[in-house]
Amino acid sequence: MSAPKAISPYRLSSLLRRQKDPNLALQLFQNPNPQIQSPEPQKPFRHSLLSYDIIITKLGRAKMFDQMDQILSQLKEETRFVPREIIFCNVISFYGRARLPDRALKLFDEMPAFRCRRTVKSYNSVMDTLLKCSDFEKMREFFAGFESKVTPDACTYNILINACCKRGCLDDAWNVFDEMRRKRVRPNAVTFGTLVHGLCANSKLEEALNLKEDMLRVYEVKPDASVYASLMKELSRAGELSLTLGLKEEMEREGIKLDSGVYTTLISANFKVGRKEEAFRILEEMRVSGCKPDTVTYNAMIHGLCMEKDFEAACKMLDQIGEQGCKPDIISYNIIIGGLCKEGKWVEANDLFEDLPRRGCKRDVLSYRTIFDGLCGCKRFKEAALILDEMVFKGYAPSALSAQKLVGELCREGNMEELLWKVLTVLGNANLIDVNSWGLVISKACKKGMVSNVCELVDTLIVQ
DNA sequence: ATAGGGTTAG
Repeated sequence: MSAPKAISPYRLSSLLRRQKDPNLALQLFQNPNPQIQSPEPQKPFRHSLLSYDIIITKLGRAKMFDQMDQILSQLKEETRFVPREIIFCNVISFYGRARLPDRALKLFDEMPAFRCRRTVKSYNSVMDTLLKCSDFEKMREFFAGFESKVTPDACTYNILINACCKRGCLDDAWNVFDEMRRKRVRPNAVTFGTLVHGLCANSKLEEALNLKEDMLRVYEVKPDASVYASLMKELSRAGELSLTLGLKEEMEREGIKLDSGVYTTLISANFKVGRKEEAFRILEEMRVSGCKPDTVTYNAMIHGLCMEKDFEAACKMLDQIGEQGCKPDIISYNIIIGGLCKEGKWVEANDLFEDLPRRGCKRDVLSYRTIFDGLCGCKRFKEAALILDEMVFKGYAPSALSAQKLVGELCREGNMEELLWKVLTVLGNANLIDVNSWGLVISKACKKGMVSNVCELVDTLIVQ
């Protein structure tokens, strides 16, 4: 009988790459040869650097940070090789996406202990992480210590420009742009994509359109699909459908390939003016031209169909996403739940909401807010209170306006005192009662001779 | 997989 053959590090990395489940991938990494049970203690498996890359990325994507950190400390002890800088960049941005800036900074500080030299790429990753966490002050601080260590590149300036745009400081964005050019760093397509989007998001449509013209003429950078998608979205928002379609023609004329982002914008733009058939035609045109619709595209379709109150077609679209090899995401469901509520179909909306875990979709804060607002809108206060309790328990908060509205409605209703106290207790425990609500509640209590109830509530809350 | 766009709510 031949003993099972030990797996090679090379083969292991290929198995890891194919394993979609991060937990199973981790098991495989930690125990590559489960079938071999030798009496002597096994030597630790000599993982390849590629296997480290793959497992760290998989764990980071799955937000399994404790497990990821454990693999990182194992990597730190490896003396056979020097980890590539890009691994750290990726981990730093995983922390950024998860809003864990301190862990990102900690890893950045530890990089030398991994024998890895930090170039401008790692610095950029930290900058972008701080931006994603909206910590502009720390960003400024970090950038101040930048130039003594590394030379900022186009990516650095693009992140800075993006930060200015996100804060609505367009003048600052232009200053960074000028600074970049003074330092002889050439702006690229991302620079202009960021600026155009920033201008559009700050309602400077004219300036954005002019910049698109200047891109080629002055800066010799060809506008790409990103630039067009931002412009088309803003034009459509401004009610300029013909200018939106004009930009589509311009792309075709200039030989700029339309991508799924541009098609998605066009689908939304058409639904916005009630052109449902045209939206379907664009979806078809997209397929014919070899551009695969993605989940975002389908979500635009679902949203359009919900606006048309065609929930049957919207749900059919949900099935189609799966058939196309994509899968519906939480936004797909939130759109339908919100649409159903708006039409008073709260039972269907609630059923879909309850069904999300079974469908493999994690409910996010907007799912809760949508169903909560929807139930309140349908005057299903009891059901809304149940959702409120669950969402606060999960650490999510309703929008301040919604919470205030519910308290207001319950105060107005004649026989809802019991529910009102329940809602106030839940909101109070999470410190979500605003001044206006207090006013309403107190005046209601005075009318009803329930002052002692309110005092009791205030006492409980003050104790905390 | 160091940086930009297109889908929900407000």
